[in-house]
Amino acid sequence: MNAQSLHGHLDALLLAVLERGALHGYAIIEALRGRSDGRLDLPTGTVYPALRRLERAGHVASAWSTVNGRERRTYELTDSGRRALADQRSGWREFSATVGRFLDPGTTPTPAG
Amino acid sequence: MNAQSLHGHLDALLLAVLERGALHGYAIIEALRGRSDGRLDLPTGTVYPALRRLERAGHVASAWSTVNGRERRTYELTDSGRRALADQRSGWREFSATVGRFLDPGTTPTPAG
DNA sequence: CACCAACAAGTAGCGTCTCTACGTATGAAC
DNA sequence: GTTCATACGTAGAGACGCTACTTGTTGGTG
Repeated sequence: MNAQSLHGHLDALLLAVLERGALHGYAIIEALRGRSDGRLDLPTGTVYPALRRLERAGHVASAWSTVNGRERRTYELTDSGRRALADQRSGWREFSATVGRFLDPGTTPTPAG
Repeated sequence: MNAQSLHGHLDALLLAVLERGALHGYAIIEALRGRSDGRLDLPTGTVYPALRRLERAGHVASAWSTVNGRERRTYELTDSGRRALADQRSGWREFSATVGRFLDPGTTPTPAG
């Protein structure tokens, strides 16, 4: 599954991964891959710019650290990021329920509840 | 809910709406709005070009008809479109299950089943 | 008749987002 | 000393939906 279909939902995924604790970019990619059983295998050229966007938006904060003489930029959720994640979650539920009504009828509950 | 988050799934929605029978562009927009309780209210500038794309791809066929002296371009699913819709449906299930695992844990079944 | 709203189709240009393809560097294995 | 996994990053391209606009018909209001 490529990230093409993710369009607009990638930020939410990144925030969700960082919810469990601070991670550096490469580890985020591995977490996405691991927690999705290999379905989400995003290229660095997708994830790094996305993290920069999130930082510009104030949803994550980054700090350099040196581990084993290797430079890592570790990202962490901000309060704003936590709020954004909550919004994205409810947005996702509405979105998936609405689209599911057309593409996966029967399985999907009505958006209104 | 805007169509920004639809990115990559709009085609599937259009095919799904046409599955129930041929419709003209304006009626497709109304069907989307009606069947989603107003959540999907897509501008013509989004839908008409998308229908053209689907026609170029061979997934729909269009024909002009005059109803009450008014010109309508009616769209209809092709066999290719029906196959594409089936693909999009299974793609949607995998996509929503995968993303749901991160954004809607507990509710979403595992993609693998 | 003039005006306006709803219906109906369409285009142009813009901005956003992800992808491919690079470039750079360290540490470990062989 | 070469290769691989780790780790960060940018540049340019392509796809897609959005805003804003144009054109035209039908029907209602004044």
